[in-house]
Amino acid sequence: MPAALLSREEVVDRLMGVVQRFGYDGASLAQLSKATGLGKSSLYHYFPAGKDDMVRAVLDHLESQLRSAVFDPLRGPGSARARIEAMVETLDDFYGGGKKPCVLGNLVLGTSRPRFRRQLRAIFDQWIDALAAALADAGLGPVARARAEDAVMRVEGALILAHGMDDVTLFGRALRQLPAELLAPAPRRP
Amino acid sequence: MPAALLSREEVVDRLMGVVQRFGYDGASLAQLSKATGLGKSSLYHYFPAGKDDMVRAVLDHLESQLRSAVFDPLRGPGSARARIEAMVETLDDFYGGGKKPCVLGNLVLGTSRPRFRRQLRAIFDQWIDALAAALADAGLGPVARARAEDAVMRVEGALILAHGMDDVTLFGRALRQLPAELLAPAPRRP
DNA sequence: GTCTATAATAGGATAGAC
DNA sequence: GTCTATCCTATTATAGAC
Repeated sequence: MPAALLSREEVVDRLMGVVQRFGYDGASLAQLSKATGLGKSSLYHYFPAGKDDMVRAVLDHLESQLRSAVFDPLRGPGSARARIEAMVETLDDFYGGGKKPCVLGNLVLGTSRPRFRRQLRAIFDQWIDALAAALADAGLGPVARARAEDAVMRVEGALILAHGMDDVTLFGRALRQLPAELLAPAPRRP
Repeated sequence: MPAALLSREEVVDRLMGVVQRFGYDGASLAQLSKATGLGKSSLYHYFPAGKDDMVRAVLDHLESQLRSAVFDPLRGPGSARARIEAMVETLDDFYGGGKKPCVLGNLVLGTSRPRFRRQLRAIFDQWIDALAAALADAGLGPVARARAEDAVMRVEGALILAHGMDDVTLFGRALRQLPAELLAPAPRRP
């Protein structure tokens, strides 16, 4: 990396910022270079396969961030409600209260999906699994997985709509509703 | 247009297909040309400002499609439940059962949002208003708007997740749940 | 209105000096 | 490891013939 200026982690974090704002197709090497303070050649030194390598690194980084900040805590100690509320807090923070778009959404759309299929799927999978585990602990066994999927959809959709409507409060409201709706008692079998 | 080959509407529809798949940043003029069967120069003849004009036309077209197929029917005759179920059917069809990405989502992400802010907001707004009207008819006055926003979020999020997980059944399930969840009796004021 | 040809530029990627 | 300089290709956009 730039000698002692930026750690690799810091560099990947800056790259993530660009991908988050502009997506794979919209993120030019010029921007990635500017955001990291590294010349194009330096970027290629660390990411020989170019943009693809950079975004792969971004997804690896994101995955490990989410694992320690979201997935693991969802299985950790505390009540299911407390763990879900912690997730909500973390997401609100991570997405700047709804101001920042979703890295995952941006990579699912555009032309990038085929390139990062596996990584994207793996991250969504882990998220859903961890949430389902928390919901199972809350006694929602039979509906836990469906509810977990629902939660992820809501978060993704809330980010889209908050940006589409230019109204971050939509994201905040969706997050605030999440715990109660996920933890509501399962409906009677008809 | 190509004399009698394609109507303007048909051309815009083909353009929409490309934008839907690849987004604004990922849609090249070469692809747009190929999809419409029009040479680049012909495209510029109809859309002098280039890609921006084309996507503006796509959004106009989408807006009028949605108006007649979704928004108007939501206010039309029939029970609120029937109208919402009709919307679900239409959306399922429009998004190919979850196989096709969302045009709106694709334009909200990437670098295109600032270019189409107003149109995007207008479409989301009309959608939410129409849905809220149906929910108000169902006696959900105080929560109608919030529920309508929720529904749009779910649809957008379901499309993202279905693509991120490579599993279209997620979209189908989300759609199927929608009517019941939107029409559930409003919770007691605590 | 549509085409071929071409301009102009931006994008991704590499070479080679330091 | 980083930079400057450069290459090549794709991309947007236009000119001008038909």
